[in-house]
Amino acid sequence: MARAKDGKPTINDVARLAGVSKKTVSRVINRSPLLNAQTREKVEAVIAELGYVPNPQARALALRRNFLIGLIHDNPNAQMVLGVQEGILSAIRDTEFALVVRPVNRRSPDMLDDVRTFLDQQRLFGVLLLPPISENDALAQLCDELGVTYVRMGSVRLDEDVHMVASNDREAVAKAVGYLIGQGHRRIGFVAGPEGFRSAAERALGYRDALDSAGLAIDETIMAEGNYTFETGIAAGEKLLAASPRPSAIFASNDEMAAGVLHAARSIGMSVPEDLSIIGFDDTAIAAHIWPPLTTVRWPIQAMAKAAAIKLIDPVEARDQPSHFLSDLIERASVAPV
Amino acid sequence: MARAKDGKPTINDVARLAGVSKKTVSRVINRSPLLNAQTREKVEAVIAELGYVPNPQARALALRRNFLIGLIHDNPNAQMVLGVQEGILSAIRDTEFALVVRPVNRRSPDMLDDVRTFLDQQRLFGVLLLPPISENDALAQLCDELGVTYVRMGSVRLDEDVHMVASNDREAVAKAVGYLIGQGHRRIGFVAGPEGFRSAAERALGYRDALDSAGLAIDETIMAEGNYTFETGIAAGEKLLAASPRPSAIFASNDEMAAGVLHAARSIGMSVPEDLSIIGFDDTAIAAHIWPPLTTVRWPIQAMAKAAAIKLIDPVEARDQPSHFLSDLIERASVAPV
DNA sequence: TTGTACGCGTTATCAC
DNA sequence: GTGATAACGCGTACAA
Repeated sequence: MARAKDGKPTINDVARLAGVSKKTVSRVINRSPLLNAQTREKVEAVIAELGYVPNPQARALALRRNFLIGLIHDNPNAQMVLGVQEGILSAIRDTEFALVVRPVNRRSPDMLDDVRTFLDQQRLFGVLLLPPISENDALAQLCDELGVTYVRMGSVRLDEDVHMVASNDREAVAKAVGYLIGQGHRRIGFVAGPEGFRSAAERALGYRDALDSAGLAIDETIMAEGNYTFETGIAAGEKLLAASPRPSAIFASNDEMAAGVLHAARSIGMSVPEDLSIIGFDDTAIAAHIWPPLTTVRWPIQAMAKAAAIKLIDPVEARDQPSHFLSDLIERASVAPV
Repeated sequence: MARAKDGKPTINDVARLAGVSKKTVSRVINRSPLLNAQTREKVEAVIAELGYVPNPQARALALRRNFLIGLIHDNPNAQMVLGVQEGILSAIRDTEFALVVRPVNRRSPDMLDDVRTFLDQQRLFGVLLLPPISENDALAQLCDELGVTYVRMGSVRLDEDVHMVASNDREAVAKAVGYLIGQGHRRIGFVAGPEGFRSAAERALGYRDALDSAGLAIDETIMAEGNYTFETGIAAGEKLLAASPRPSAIFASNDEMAAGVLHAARSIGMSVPEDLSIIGFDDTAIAAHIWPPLTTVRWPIQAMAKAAAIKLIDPVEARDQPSHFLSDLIERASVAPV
């Protein structure tokens, strides 16, 4: 037999059977232009016959780089993480790249050490950083230091374009709140995300922008902060709905908190959207499955992830990739005119 | 400098600086027992000083196996996929293994070819198969043929223990429906999952078991089939609630469909759980965030994934890992006595 | 207990 | 155009 002991044919098997040197086989694999057509065909025939597939580990060793791209995240939102994974996959489909995932714990004191170990051990081709940890500059610096190329995804541009794919949450929220204003709402509550999240800060700015440009005043009694969870959404909703006068609409900085606000409203007998309009952010599965379906802002997450992955793996194509994405308002049934 | 040109120190650098052969360094790395303590300390000091980390690609080449485990899935449920990823990670934490993910398209005619290419190219250490594609015997056979060890996760035992980690959906559903019966319900509707899903079949069996042992008759007019989506849950709910007499409780084979049933009930003015009790399956994020919070069955998904990963990477520990898990009924607020 | 020589499967160099 | 030969970084016989 031509096959090696462990079953997989190697480049040597191919070379021997094709009667050429292994370098020639290598040339065929790597599509070297300077190659006799006949030689190529002969080699390709043997490759097909043997079912030869190059060993990625050997390639990685010789090339001093591998074909693994990492996804580092600490994200509470499963839908988003999976959307990102799908986006990356669509970028690496039909390439030799594979996706390695690494969830980390943002709150752990040795998060950076964890990542360092991971990066040191795996020697990845490059990594994608997801918010909220993508907002951590120390992490980006660590990648630099370790010689790992990285691309950050985020809600605002916080790195050079080669390292960044960003949405514009501020603008998106301003649009969403503007939409409420367009429906006649004048007293609009706001549930902020947790301090330390850049996205939270950006969304708060968007809220202020919208009020400003409509000549509406900021009123702290109808503003609250949550930490992106359902429970804190309930608490925030209770606070805002206890204000006097009551807001006729509330923008919550993510869908989970919006669901919490909905919950709070319902438990004091208010109906949505008749008595209260609500808008969320993210367009997670929850948004479409609660009642009434939630009007929300959708991150173009897959497209962003795909662009980010391309930036990582293909410097040429990367030039054509946008670094900036717009979020859409998804109109469902949780908003009504005043 | 002691470092190689590209920055990373190699085993040779360590050997030279420590004044030993690289084989000795290799022994230190691999914790060979027959080693002079002094030599070990000396080498370890140099390793620490240099920040040396073995190159995984070179290791993989020499050992003829790598340290990547794959997760192949085609799962509509983001929460579950992420739960599995977390579970796997907890098993490989502090090991040199990394997790490669590969979403596939169950409906695509060349799904098997896709997987074959993926497996051929990446030469993974082993793979984990998630339902529903874990139910595909051809896939398991393909892994065997390619010499890739695999572990399947599923709702019922459909392979040898070394290749399988299973819950017992039939039993879990029987328990849940039994709980409804215990609350006095006698007319209990059922929303089945899609044909072709083994989990759907198992859950249906559990429903029948429960009715049987309570001496209740099967009534096709209060049974419907959906495909695990919210929308089909609505349709199924509409059908069941149009039956006469109406069911006083409905078991839906997953949470999304249960949310759909809830939606359908509400839109004809019924309140839950006063007029209708509902139980779902999976305990996804939706279950806790809809109103009322959904009583549901929870797959111990992380524990299962962890056990599966251990079976894959550690034959010794594997013996202590359970192959069979029980699902818990999570009691929330969507069930009330008749 | 430690070292030498070689193999793992691929790519790169530089002749021919 | 093509082929020896030497890397790439690490593990394993076998010897010392």
